[in-house]
Formats: sequence, C-alpha cells, structure tokens
Amino acid sequence: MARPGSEHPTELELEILKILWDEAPLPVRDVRARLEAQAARPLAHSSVITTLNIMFNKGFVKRKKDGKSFLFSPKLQKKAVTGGILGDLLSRVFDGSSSALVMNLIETADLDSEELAALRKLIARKAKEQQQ
Amino acid sequence: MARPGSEHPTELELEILKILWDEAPLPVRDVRARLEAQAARPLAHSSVITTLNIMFNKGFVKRKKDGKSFLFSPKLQKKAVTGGILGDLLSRVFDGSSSALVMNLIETADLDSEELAALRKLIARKAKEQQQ
DNA sequence: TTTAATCATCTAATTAATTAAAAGATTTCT
DNA sequence: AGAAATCTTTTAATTAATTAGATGATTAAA
Repeated sequence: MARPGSEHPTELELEILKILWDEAPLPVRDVRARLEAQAARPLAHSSVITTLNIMFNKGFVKRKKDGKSFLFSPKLQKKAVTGGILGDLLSRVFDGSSSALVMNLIETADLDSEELAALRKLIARKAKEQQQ
Repeated sequence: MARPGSEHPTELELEILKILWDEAPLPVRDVRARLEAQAARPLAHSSVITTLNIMFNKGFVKRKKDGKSFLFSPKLQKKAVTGGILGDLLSRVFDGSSSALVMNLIETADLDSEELAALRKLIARKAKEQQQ
C-alpha cells in the first residue's frame, strides 16, 4: 500500500486556486504567468497544464473551451476550501479544540494590537449571535 | 524535479509524535500498540520502525538503546511543532492574516458558547499583556 | 499553401510517503 | 548448546506530487 491522497488541495494546487479566486476564467498561459509573478513559481507550460488537469479530475476547477484553448475557473468557493483545510488541521493537530488552536496562534504568531482587536470583535459578535 | 519534502511532520508522523508527547520514552512495540488503539492505525512492526527511523533522521525524535531495543522520545516540544504547522497554514492559506483564519474558524467549525467564552478570555488576556 | 505559432495530450522521470516482507543479529528460554 | 523469541536493518513495492520533454493537432501568418 501507499500514499492515500488528500481530499484537500496540495500546496501548488492551492496557489493555483488562489490565483483563480482572484480572477477567473483564465487560460493556462495566464495562470502560469501569475504563478511566476505572484507565487515565485516558475514552471514549464506543460507542468501547469498537467496540474490543472489533475485539479480538474479532482473537481477543484472547471474548464471551458475557448477557441483551441481552455479557460479555467475554480469550482469550489474559497471559504469552503480554506474551511476544509482548517477543519482538517483542527481535528488532526488540535483534536478538535478550537481554543487550543487559537491559544497556539496567539502564542506563536505575534499579533499586533489591531489584529487582536479584530479578533475580539469577531468573537464578541459570534457570542451575541449565539445567545439569540 | 519532484516533491520537496515538508519541514513539518506528515500525518502519520504527527500521530506518532502525539503518542510520544503523551508518554515517553516508549519502545517500538508500544508505539505500535497505541497507534492501533488510539489512532486506528494497524501497522506492521517493521512499518512503525521504518517511520520512526525516518523521523529520527529528520530530527523529530530521539532514541536511546535499552538492551537490544530502542526507546523513542520526542525531540521537539508539542507547542513548537503545532505552532510550526499552524504558522505554515496561516501564511499559505490565509496570507498571514490571523483574523481571516479565526473568522473562518468561527464560521466553519461550530463552536459552543463555552469555546467562545474561552477564546474571549484568551484574547482579552493577550491584549492586556501587550499594553504593558 | 507551406510555415510558424500555439495548445493539448502523452509519456516519463524523480522524490516523498506509506507499507511491509525478508534477512540478519541478539537475547532468552529449555 | 540449540531453539525460540524479539529487534533491527535491508530491500522493495506502491501511490501521490511535481516537473517537463516529446508528440500531435489546430490555428494563424506569410
């Protein structure tokens, strides 16, 4: 037996999804250009196509013929994908304890006071919502 | 070229680390038993050794001869490892925005009021600390 | 209408990750 | 001492992930 294969996008796949969430549909050549410019990831054209095809087979992206080339778009919403990745981490690393996760975040990542204030607001709002 | 190899523990490696953080040092056979019991991961003895050796080479665990067998212990603290994994996710998935991460957490994972209250306290304490 | 440019598909090579059998070494029991 | 039990090391097989060249098809230019 061997590697199982994640249900979540891999690192490169996520880079591509982020590009497509920002702007879509895009042809392969544009995805490639943005990978190089934004993600410092210079890849051969065929490498990008191969990856996009794998992502298509996994259901991460849609494609549509435009002349002789394809236009690619994300198939899943950003929030759903990032939520899936985060939920996976929450259960695998922190055994489902979100307070353990946030505690670790506060201790490890150095948040400035603006970030902390933003977090406070978020949580206060959620607590109010839940009371009703 | 090919896969780069993560600086963080893989899924199986993390399962093993969690066992060793809970109790160490442990011989291979005990790690194996706990993998089966706690993580629902029934593996051959040789599979567990192979993985532990890889982890040893990566610097994730220490080992010490005890008679003819080895006793394994974690080399890194839990907080450091989980913080590393979380920090990686924070930058890769949320572009370093911890408020985006926590917002996603609040929206996706359904937190009960106790969890929310715990988060509030955590953040309030940190905010106070930072003011001084 | 050849030629050049542009795409996609096919093929393939490499490494990490996962899993485990086979072989070899050492200790313990009878 | 010989046999059994117990460990480690060696070898190896499989799949996902990453990367890209070669090949073939189609379109546009000369």
